[in-house]
Amino acid sequence: MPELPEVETLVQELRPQVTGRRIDDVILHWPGCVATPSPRAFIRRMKGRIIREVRRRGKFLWFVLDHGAWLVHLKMTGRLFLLPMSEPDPHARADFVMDDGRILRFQDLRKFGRLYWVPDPEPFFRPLGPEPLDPRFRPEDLARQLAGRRGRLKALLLNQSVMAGIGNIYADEALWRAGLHPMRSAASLNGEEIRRLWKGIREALLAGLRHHGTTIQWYRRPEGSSGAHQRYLRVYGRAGRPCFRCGTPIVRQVLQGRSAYFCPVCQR
DNA sequence: CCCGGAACCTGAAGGC
DNA sequence: TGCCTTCAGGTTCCGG
Repeated sequence: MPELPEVETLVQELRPQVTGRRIDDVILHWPGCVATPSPRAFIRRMKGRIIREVRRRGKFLWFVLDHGAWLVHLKMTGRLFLLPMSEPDPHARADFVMDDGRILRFQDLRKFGRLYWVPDPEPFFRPLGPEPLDPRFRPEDLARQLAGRRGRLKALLLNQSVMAGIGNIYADEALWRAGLHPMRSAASLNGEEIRRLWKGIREALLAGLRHHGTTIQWYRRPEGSSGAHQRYLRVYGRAGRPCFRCGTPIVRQVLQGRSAYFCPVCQR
C-alpha cells in the first residue's frame, strides 16, 4: 500500500514521538514478519536499544538505533501505530514496548510486510536508486537512470533501482502530470519529455505528501487517521470519468500485471 | 534485458 | 443469505 508520501508521513509523525526512547520489550505475535535475522536474534538485538533517529529510504522506514538499524517495509497492508497501551488485535504482528509504556505496534492484514535488524543498512540500501525528492536529484539524473533501459515508463517508475519510493498510484499520477503514456519506451523520450517526467514525479509525490498520503483502504497515519490525498488524485481510480485536462474518459488497463489508469488522448 | 504470470496472504465488494 | 469471482497501495522468482 504505502508509497513514498505515505511512508514519509509516518516518519514525520513518529519522529517526535519515539526519538530518544528505549525499546524495553519486543513481542512477536507472528514471528514470520521478521525477515532477518532469526526471530529470536531479532528480539535479542532490538531489546534495550535506543531510537536515535527516524528516517526513510525509498519505501523503507529506517530507525537508527544506538546499535544497528531497524528497518520496516509495509508492503501492501502494513501499518505502524502508537498505542497508549496494548489492546487485542487479530492483525497485530509485533509490539514494541517503549520506555514510556506506549506500544509501537506493527499491524499487517496480508502478512507481506517485513521487519529487519541489520548492523549497517548501507549494503541493504545499495540496490535502491536515487530519492526523487532529494534536491540534488535533477532532470539529468533521471535521464541517466533511464539511459540504456529498454522498458516502458510505467515499469521503470515502479522499479526501485531506477528511483526509490514510487508505487502504482504515484506512477500513474506522475505520468498523467507529465502527459506521457505508461507504455512509452524510455528510450523514445526527448530532453523536454524527460524534464516533464521529472517535474510530474516531483509534483505527484509532493501533492501526496501535502495531504499526508492516500488512503484507499488500509493506510493510516500513526494515530489512526486517514490521509486525504485520495480526494485529489488526478487519474488513479478514475476509470470512465473525464480527464481533468481534456475531458476524455480515463481508461483502466492491466499493464505489467498492475492496473494502470491514464488518459488515452493527452498522454502520448 | 524484458515481459507476463504466479506466488506470498487476507479480506472487501459486487454479481447472481 | 450465501457462493463465487475479482481486485488490492509491493516484491520476487520462474519461464519464454
